[in-house]
Amino acid sequence: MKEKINNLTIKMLAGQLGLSVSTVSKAISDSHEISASTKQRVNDLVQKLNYVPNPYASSLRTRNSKTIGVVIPEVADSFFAQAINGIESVAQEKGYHVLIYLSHENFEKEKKILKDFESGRVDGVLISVAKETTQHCHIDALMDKAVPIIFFDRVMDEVTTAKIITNDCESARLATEYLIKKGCNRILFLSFSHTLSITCKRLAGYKKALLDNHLKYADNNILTFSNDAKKDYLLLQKKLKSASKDVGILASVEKLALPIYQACEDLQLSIPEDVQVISFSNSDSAAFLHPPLTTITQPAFEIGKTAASLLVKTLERKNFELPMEEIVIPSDLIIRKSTLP
Amino acid sequence: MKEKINNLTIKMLAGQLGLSVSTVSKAISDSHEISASTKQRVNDLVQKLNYVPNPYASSLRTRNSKTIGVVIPEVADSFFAQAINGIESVAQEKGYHVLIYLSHENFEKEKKILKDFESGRVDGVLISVAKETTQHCHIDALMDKAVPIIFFDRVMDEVTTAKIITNDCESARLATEYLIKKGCNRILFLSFSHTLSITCKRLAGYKKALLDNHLKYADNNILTFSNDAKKDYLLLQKKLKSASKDVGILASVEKLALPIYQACEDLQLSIPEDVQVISFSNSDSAAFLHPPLTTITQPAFEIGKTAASLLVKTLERKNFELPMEEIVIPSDLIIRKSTLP
DNA sequence: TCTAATCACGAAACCGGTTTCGTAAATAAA
DNA sequence: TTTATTTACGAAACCGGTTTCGTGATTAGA
Repeated sequence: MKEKINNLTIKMLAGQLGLSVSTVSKAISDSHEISASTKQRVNDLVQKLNYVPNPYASSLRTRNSKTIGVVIPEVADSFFAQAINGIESVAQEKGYHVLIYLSHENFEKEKKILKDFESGRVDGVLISVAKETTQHCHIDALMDKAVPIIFFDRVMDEVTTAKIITNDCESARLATEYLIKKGCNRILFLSFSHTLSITCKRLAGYKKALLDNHLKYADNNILTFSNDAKKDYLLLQKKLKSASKDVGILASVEKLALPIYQACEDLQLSIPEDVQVISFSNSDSAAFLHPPLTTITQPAFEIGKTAASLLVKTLERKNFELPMEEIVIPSDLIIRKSTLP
Repeated sequence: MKEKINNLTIKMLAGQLGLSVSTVSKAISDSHEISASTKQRVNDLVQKLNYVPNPYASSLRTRNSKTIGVVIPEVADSFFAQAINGIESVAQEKGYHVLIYLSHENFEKEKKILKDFESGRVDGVLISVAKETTQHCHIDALMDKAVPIIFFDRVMDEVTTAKIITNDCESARLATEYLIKKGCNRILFLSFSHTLSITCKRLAGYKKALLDNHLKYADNNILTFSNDAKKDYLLLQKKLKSASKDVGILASVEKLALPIYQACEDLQLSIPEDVQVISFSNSDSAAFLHPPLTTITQPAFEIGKTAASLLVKTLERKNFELPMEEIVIPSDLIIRKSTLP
């Protein structure tokens, strides 16, 4: 391997220019203390020698890293992929760097990640909490160290900080009502967590729609998926088998949609004649499923972008207080053919 | 906002313990110079006070950051999402941090990103180059600074370094041959770049299959998509309209598949009776499209994992030379119903 | 018993920037 | 003309760890 070359430092620049280190430093950061001509000389040499300052030396002294930490449960989900895109767009524009961490829905991993952030590695944090996360001690600890942390999508109500979310409750209510209007008299709600903010709110919306439309809520219409795909699938199949006609399904997250299609195919149930389906989903391919899937599509890119913008704004302004409330960006119900016309 | 608290430093620990800074530092890093009892005392206090060392101070001195930079064209593609997953799995296990950057297929952005890496921000780089990238000066510059850089998926043949790829040529050949065997006498090849390694190799495989099976290669069977989705779509539609029977399509990347379905729907062409389709794709929903899409599925997670493992190995071992050859992990042809039985 | 290692630790330099503070020269104000 | 500012720059401290080197005390070897 090549030798690690003794890197170009500001000291060497100063030597070549016959200036002091401090002058060069100030010239590079365009300080008003430095004359235009000196700045010119310095920048010419910077260009010529292709000088790139060491960010860690700078971070050490200034106590900020121009880096934001992003913690998400997984990346192979259209929502998070698009959210990252939004985050990155802001970061690139504002000169920030993005450290990404996956919690894999695991609380201990999430804790470990946030613990590391206490080191000052990042200036601020954007997080969508893991499924397993029910406590917030790790988040409090980080906030105690004055690291701004913003929730997006999956929030914790108990923590007082900015939250960028979509209208989970309302859009679930709307979707449920849509199914009811289309003739469903029994609607299954597919969840994968009892505790996650998004699934709770979506469930609340579902319940509200039932109530508004004088339908009875029944616990056995709620299917909570585990991590055991096979077991979950069998449970779903069993429910569908036993269901009478006019069944509707509302899937509260993207990954629960495909098993429904699978089960209907295996049971020779037709969508939407036998079973009508709506799913929360940001996948492009929803429109090309068989039949095209009616979805509640979240503004994932916008959510990521808004969260990142707010964080950067907080970091840039000296006395900018994080607004401690929720920003709600609404989702769209996109009607396709998995529901009746 | 909360005051930035004067963080706990190694100096304060030393003060409380009546030890020197160097002793504490060595104790924490489990140096053999320090007695077991002292180590115990130090670590007890570290636990008690919840001390987290400043990574930037450490990086500055040791000249490594335990951070790897990942540069990809986009994230909203199943392949890259899965690859990130693979990369992250290694990083988490080995205690590395992952900085992520999107080139958005743009050469200038990619250059800027790599330029920043010359600062020592990352210990090594994993990159899948942008569509626009045809030169490699930016990569050479980085390698000159002794920053190990590994290509994955989209490589540059002209650069001598490790490359983790799949068998693009062979799997395209296989897919094309499959279409021929199923009766296609005209096969469209959908590309989106003339220069990208993957599209070139896939095109080569396509050509080879034609040759092997005594079919003529024709330039007008190659559709190269631009970024103008509308224009591309019209072009595709036009080709499909003018095509005779027994047409096959090989889409060289995931995102080209859905427009095919759209076009066939709009033209009332039936898949696979009128048009048979195979696409390179890692999307889970391929199996649920209408009809289910026959795909060439790449080992995306494995590619990411392998690339990251190799990089970490290079970084950990003192004199580990990056093996300068290609590691090929084969793709799978998954037969579904967009091709005839 | 005397010398040679070994052990356990501390002082201080160091990594490469940033920032504070001091100062000589130039300019403005009185 | 004298004093007060402003300008343009440099010396040195500083950020918080790591590493080198030196040293007294203890142990091993002869």
